[in-house]
Amino acid sequence: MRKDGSRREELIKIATKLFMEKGYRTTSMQDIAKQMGIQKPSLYHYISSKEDILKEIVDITMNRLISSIEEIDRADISPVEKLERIIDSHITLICENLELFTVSLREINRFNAKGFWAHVVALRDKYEYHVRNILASGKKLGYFREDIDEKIIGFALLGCVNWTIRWYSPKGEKSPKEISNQWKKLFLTGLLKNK
Amino acid sequence: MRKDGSRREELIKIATKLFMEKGYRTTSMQDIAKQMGIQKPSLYHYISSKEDILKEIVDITMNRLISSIEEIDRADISPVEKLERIIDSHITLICENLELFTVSLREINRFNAKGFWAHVVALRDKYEYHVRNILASGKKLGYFREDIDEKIIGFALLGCVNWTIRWYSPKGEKSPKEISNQWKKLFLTGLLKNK
Amino acid sequence: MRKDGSRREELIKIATKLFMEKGYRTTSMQDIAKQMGIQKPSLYHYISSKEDILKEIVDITMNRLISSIEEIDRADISPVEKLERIIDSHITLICENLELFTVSLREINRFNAKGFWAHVVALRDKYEYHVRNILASGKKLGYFREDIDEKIIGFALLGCVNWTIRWYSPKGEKSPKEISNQWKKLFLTGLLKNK
Amino acid sequence: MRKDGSRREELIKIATKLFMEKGYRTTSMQDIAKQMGIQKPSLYHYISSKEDILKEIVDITMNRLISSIEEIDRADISPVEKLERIIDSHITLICENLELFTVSLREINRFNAKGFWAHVVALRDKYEYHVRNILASGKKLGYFREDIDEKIIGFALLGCVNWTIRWYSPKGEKSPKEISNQWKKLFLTGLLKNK
DNA sequence: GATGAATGAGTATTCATTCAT
DNA sequence: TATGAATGAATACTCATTCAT
Repeated sequence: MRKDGSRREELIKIATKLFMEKGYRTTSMQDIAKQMGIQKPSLYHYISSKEDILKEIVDITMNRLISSIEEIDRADISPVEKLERIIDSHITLICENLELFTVSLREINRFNAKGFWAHVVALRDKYEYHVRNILASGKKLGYFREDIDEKIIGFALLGCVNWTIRWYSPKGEKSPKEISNQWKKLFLTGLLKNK
Repeated sequence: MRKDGSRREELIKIATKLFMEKGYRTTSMQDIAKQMGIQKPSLYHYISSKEDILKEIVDITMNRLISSIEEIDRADISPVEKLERIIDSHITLICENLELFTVSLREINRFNAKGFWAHVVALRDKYEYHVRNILASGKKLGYFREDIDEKIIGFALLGCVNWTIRWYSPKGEKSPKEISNQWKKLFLTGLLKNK
Repeated sequence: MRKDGSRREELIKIATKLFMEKGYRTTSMQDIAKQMGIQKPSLYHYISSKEDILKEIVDITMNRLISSIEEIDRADISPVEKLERIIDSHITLICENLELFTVSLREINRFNAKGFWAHVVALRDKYEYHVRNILASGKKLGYFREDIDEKIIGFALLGCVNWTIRWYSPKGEKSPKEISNQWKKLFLTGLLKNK
Repeated sequence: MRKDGSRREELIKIATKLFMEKGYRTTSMQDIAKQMGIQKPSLYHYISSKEDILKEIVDITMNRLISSIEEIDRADISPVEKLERIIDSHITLICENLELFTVSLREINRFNAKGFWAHVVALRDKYEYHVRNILASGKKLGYFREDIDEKIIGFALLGCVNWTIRWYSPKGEKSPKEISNQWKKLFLTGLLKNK
C-alpha cells in the first residue's frame, strides 16, 4: 500500500552489486531476478530496461558528487580549504558507496554515442567546472602557484581520486581518512621535504 | 613465419581499435573479420580465441610499462629523478599507444577470477613494487617527507597517470610534455606557492 | 447493468480502433487499458479474454450483414432489385462501420482451427446462402443469364464489396453512394457499351 | 560450391507455407528451422530477419503481377482483350501460387508505417495504374460505357480477384479457367440476360 | 590459408492472464 | 469495481566457435 519504491531500490542495489562483481554485460536479467527471488519478467515492473538500471546508477553517483562539490564551492572558505574538502568528500563518497561508484565509473562509457551520453557529459562537465574554478581562484587569490594549469591539475585530482575504485577495499589496511590526509598533503605541498 | 606474424599483428591492431571504440564485449569477431577483409573463421588461424586477443593487449601494455620502470629503477640517479622519469615515460607510453592502453586498462578486470588473472596481478604487482620502492628509498635518503605512505602515494601516481585514457586526445590542446611537466611539479612541490 | 454494458461497449470500441490501426496481435491489453484510462487487469471485468473481444467484433459485423441480407431476401421484390439492395446495404455497412469491418474481415481467419471457427463458418455460410439463392432464383425467373455460376459470381460480389476495407476512406473522394451505383451497374450490365 | 541460393529459396518456400497455415506472427523462427531440419540460428545464414522473409514474399508476388500486367498493357490488342487477359493472368497467378499470394495479400499491411511501406505502395500503385489506364482507354476508344469510374471499377476488379485467396482451393470444384471465364463475362456484359 | 555452413548457449524483452487485496 | 504484483511461456536474434572441404 505504501508506494515507496523500496522494492525498486532493492533491485537497483542488487543489480549494482552484481554489476560490480560480474560486469554489466555479463550480468543477466536472470541473475538479478534470481537474486531478488522473483521471476525475470517481474523485474520489468520496477525498471523498463537493463540499461535503465545503469542509467540510474550513473545518475545517483554523479548527482551525489555534484551536490557535494556545489555545497563546498558555495561555502565561505579559502580555495585551499575547498580543495581539501573536495578530496575528503570525494574519497568518502567512493569508499562508502564502493559498489555504486565502481559500476558507474567503469561502465559509464557504455553510453557513448547514445542519447544519454549528452546527459552524462553535462554532469561530468559540471563537476569538472567546479574543480577548475577552485583551482583558478586559488591561483588568482595568490594561494596556488601561477604556473599551474587548471585542466591538467584537475584531471590529476580526478584520476587520483577515481582510481580508488581499482584498489580500495573496506577490509583493507587503509582508511578513507588516511588516504585523504595523504592526498591533501600531496596536492598542497608535494612530496619533497621542506628544507 | 614472418608473414604469419605481420598478419597476426594486423589483427591485434584492428581488434584493439575496435575494442577501444565499441568495447570488448560489444565488438564481435564478425566486426574484426570484416575490418580485416576476411571471413570470421579465418581469424582463428591467427588467434585461438577472442579472449586471447585481449590477453595479448594486456600483456603488451603491461610489459612495456614494466620494461620502462625497470630500466629507470636500474639507472644510477636519485629517487627524485626516477620519479620524474616514471611520470614522463608512463604518460608518453599511454599517449603514444592510446588505443592499446585504453583497452588494456579498461578491460583488465574482465579476467578477474580467471586463470589469466594471476598473471595480470603478478605484472601489476611488479610495476607497483618499483613505484613503492622508489618512494621508499626517496624517503630513506631524505629526499621525500617522512610521513608519506608509499602505497597510498603510489596509487595516487597510478590513478593520476592511468586516468589519462579517459580524457587525453592526440588532437587535444595538451601535449604529453605539458601534462608531464605539470604533474612532475605537482608531485614534487604541490600546488601551494612558496612563501 | 446498464452501466456495465456501456463500459464494455466502450472497451470494444477502443479495442476495435486499436486493432484496426495496429493489428490484433500487435495491440496489447496494455494498449487497450491505457486508452481506457484503467489498469490492465481491470479489463477483465468487462471481457474474459483478448480473443473474446475479437469474437465480439466478428459477431457484430457478421450479424449485421446477415440481418440485412435476410430482410432483403424476405422482401417482395425481384432478384434484380434484391441484388442491388445487397450491394447498397453491404457497402453502406462497411463504410459506416469501417473499423469494425476492417478488423473483422482482416482477422477472421485467426479462428481457423479453433472452436469459434465453426460458428464463424456457419455465419459466413448463411450470408453466402442468401447471395447464391438470389442469384439462382434470378436465373430461374429469367432475369439473369443461364450460364452464370452462383458460387463463382457470389464470390465476385463478396470480394468486390469486402475489398472496400483496403482502400475506402471516409475522407476520400468517393462516396458510398457513388461506389454502390458503379458496382450495381457493373454487376447488372457489365462494362461494355450497348450497341 | 555452386552458390545458387537454392537453400535460401527452400527457406522462403517453407516459411511461406507456414505463414499461410499459422499466420506470420504465430509462426516462430523455431517452426521454420524445425521444418528445414536445421537449428534456429542457422536460418540467419540465409535471411537477416523474420521480416525480411515477408518482404521477399511481398516482393515476389507484387513483381509477378506487375510483370504480367506490363506485358499485357504493352501488347497490341484492344482494351477489352487486355481486360480479359488481366483477369486470366491474375487469377492464374494467384491460384498457382496460392501460398505466396495468400501470405502477401494477408500480411502486407504489417509494413504500414515502416520504411518498406513506401516500396509496397509504389508497387501497388504501379499495378493499379495499368488497370485504370486500360479502363480509361477502353472508354476513350468507345469500347466501355462512358459513365464508368476507372478507380471504383478498378477496385472492383482487384477485390474480386484478390478475394480468391479467401475461398479458392486447388482441390475444390472450380478451376481457375472456369472462374476466369465467369468473371470475364461478368465484367464485360454483366449478369442480366440480353433481351 | 581460407571459408560456407552450422550450432549450443545465451539474452533482453513482451504479453495475456491470475489473484490477493 | 479496481489494481499492484507476479509469472509461464514465448520470441527474435546474437555470437564465439567448430569443422569439413
